[in-house]
Amino acid sequence: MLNITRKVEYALIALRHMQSKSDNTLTSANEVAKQYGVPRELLAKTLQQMAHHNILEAVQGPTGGYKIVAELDQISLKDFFEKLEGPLGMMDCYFDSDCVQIANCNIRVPIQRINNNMRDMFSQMTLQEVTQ
Amino acid sequence: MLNITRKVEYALIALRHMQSKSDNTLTSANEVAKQYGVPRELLAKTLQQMAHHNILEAVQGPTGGYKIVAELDQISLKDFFEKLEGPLGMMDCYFDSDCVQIANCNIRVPIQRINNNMRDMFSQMTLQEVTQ
DNA sequence: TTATATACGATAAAATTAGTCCTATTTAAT
DNA sequence: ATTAAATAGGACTAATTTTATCGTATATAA
Repeated sequence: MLNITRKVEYALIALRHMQSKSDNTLTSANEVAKQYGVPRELLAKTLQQMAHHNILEAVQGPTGGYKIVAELDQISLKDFFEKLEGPLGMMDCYFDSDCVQIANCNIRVPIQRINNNMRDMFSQMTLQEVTQ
Repeated sequence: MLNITRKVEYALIALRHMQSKSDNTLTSANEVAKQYGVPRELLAKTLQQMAHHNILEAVQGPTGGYKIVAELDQISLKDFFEKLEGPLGMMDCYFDSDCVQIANCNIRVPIQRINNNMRDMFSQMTLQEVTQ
């Protein structure tokens, strides 16, 4: 329960790897996949997703790869998680309002309190803190 | 991602329902299942689990049911979650140390930092706060 | 004796997550 | 030009986890 996904895990591994390199050096999906024993295809998709969200910049062709272009201390963990996995809520009813039991639900307010606490926590942590 | 389970959800619904009743009145699984449109069997198992952890007391036979016996303000959300779902960590490697990639893993420390933050947060919230 | 409750193991169904496959496009190097 | 190595991304399969159900036993009030 309350686990993060492999996708996020792989994304963090890649980011941390890139940060450890000297400036502007490109990193390919292959390089990360080999070094950390991570599935190449899934990792590649994740890198593409990060590029799409302007966290990374992609360079195509051989000798291509990715590099970090965002200010990681400006991206909260909450935003990062949501970019990769969509809205972050411990219960679906936090976002869905079509729950059929809604009239009878007695834990909506309490759960939102929990959710807010968790969202606040991840809003206060930056990607930089995690990957530095 | 980072969702709580239905089991925990049902447990919270049941607790909140019991708290809203006058002292020492028993509540059956059927009663909760009907009122909140929740699967009876799964709810029953969850109530049994809470009884086993001395949060509830079970009374058998017809007219039987459950009542709260624990001090809910003495039980952290972290403990509650772990009683129902086992160790609470965003990544398995927080507990498992047999990860084959461990030698190459560059995010173990960062992830544990995140995990600790989350665990701290849930350690500071009590069941009472949620169900009151 | 009956009906209704808890107790609990086993299993099935559903949903989510994880991983793979395939084809296209880009581009540096030869 | 051709080749090789990279990103891009859709479709699909496999694995895992979560959710729900089934079946049987036991307890006990009426």
